[in-house]
Formats: sequence, C-alpha cells, structure tokens
Amino acid sequence: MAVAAASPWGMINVDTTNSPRNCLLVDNNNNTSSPSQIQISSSPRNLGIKRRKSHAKKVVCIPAPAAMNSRSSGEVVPSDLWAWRKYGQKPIKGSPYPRGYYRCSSSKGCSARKQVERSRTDPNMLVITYTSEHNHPWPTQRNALAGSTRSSSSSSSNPSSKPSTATATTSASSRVSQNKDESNKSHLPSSSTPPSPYVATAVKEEVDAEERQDNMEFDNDVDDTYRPEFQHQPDDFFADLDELEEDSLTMLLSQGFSGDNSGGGNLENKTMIPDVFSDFFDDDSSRSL
DNA sequence: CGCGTTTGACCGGCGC
DNA sequence: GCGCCGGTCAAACGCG
Repeated sequence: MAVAAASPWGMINVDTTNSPRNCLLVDNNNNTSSPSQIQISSSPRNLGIKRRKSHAKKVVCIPAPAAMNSRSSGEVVPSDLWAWRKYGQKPIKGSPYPRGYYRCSSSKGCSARKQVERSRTDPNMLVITYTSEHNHPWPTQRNALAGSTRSSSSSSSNPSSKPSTATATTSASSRVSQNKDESNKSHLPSSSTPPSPYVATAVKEEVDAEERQDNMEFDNDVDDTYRPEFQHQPDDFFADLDELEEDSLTMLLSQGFSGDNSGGGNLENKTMIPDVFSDFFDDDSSRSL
C-alpha cells in the first residue's frame, strides 16, 4: 500500500510494498543501540557557540544516498527543494567525517541553516541538523543551480568522488523546485517542506532545556516537543499534499535515487510510519525566532 | 558575470 | 587564564 509521509523536505509517497527504501521511517526501537538512532547534539559546547546558543534544532537521520549526491568531500547531502549554499566545513572531533554547514540561499534574509554530517556510528546514516527556519516559500527560482556542478575541486577527505555525481545535491533540488514551481509557490506556505525521497529514520528537536533523556520512548519524546502530524493523521492532510509529493517524488526518484543505497539495507527492521516533518519548521518557528 | 564550493583563518564558548 | 573545539567568515576558485 502506498502511504504518504512527510519529511523535512516535505511529503513523500511511500509504497511499502514496492520500494521500502524510499519509505520514510522512524526507528522506534533504536533509542538504545541502533547505529541509526538519532543523534542529538546535546553537547553543551554545541549549544553555547556564538549566535545560535540555545534554540530549537531539528536533527534528522537519514540513510546517506551513497551513490548519488556524493560530493567531492565525501558527504552526501539530501536534495530538498531549498537551495542550500555551503558556507563551511569542519572536521568534527571524534568523527571521521567532516560536517558541512549550509545556509539557505533561496532568500537573502533567510536564516535557515543546516548541518550535514555522517553518523560516526553508521557511515550510511546522514545526520542533518536544521537550525532556524525558512522565512520564505519554497524557492521559485533555480538559484542553486549556478556553480553547483563542481566536478573536481580539491577534496581532502574523499578522493573517490565521482565528478558526475558530485552535483546531485543542489542540481537535483533545483530541478525539482523548478518542476514544481507553479504548484508550490501558490500552494505551499513557507512552513511547508519540500519533498524528498530520503528516508528519515528519526527526527528530534533540540530545545533550550533539552533535559529529556533518550531513554524514554522516542515517540513520547517527540510527541512531547511537537505533535507529530501522523498521530492524528487526517487523511485529507495527506490527500492535500498528495498532489505535490507525487510529482516531486517521481522527479526525485527518477533522478536515480532508486539506485544503490547501501544504507537502505538496514532499514527493513525499522518501523514504518508517516513522518512528522511537515510541521517541522512551522513548529520551530514558534520558538526559535 | 553570477553563484556555489572549497578552505584556511578567525571568533567565541566551554572545560580544565 | 589557557587551550580546545565548533561555528562562521571571506577570499579564491570553478563552472554554466
């Protein structure tokens, strides 16, 4: 059966029978030992740095689309519909993988940022931390297209990058946004999130007083911070977005996401649920800004 | 020419 | 107070 799921990048269609890899998953029982569990950057140091001291973050774990989107740096960056511009990359202590810093380039005043890093415990998992929110609708122009195809710039961490795939992140998102331009900008509020074929295994919100420990049930934890849409799960909610996700998902999938994904293999033991990310930024806006 | 990526330097918070 | 570390800035570079 096909269900719809919202991701940080919007809603996606989930066909649990045909392409489990594309399903949006939340690992309900991973709160103890699964390598793909969400990783809350609860380090006090993280919270105390510079401007963004202690506001809500959204941490999302997704399986890294290894083949496509693999950048020269070795990172794989999910292609959402937002136009992200990388402004920094740093090696993280204790992690063999660097963390990339992205900010939204769709709008000048947009303060949305995200950090992309691979899970140290599971290289197949990608940990994306969203900070702030978009203050504008989905990008209606391909402003992320230019310069996105950088085939062989110097890369310290991943010499095995494929030039042809190095640009998948932004170019893919650009193409999608272009394709969905007409419907999106008239249909979606700024709080809506673009679709993505990626599988989110977990999402978590980090707030100022993040004293809730992870030993509690994940569902409870999430539900405590923001209400997952799927828990009430109005059918028309999905139906409403169905028209959107269908298109974009098709786009994204047709762009090769259905290809190899080494991280997808370990997903089948996870619980499949529609995701909650549609109110991702919306909820965030209420407390972060 | 415009835009994104890369990369080293700098800044600021936290722990010792 | 010092050093470590993460986050950001900005110049250089590359591509369309």
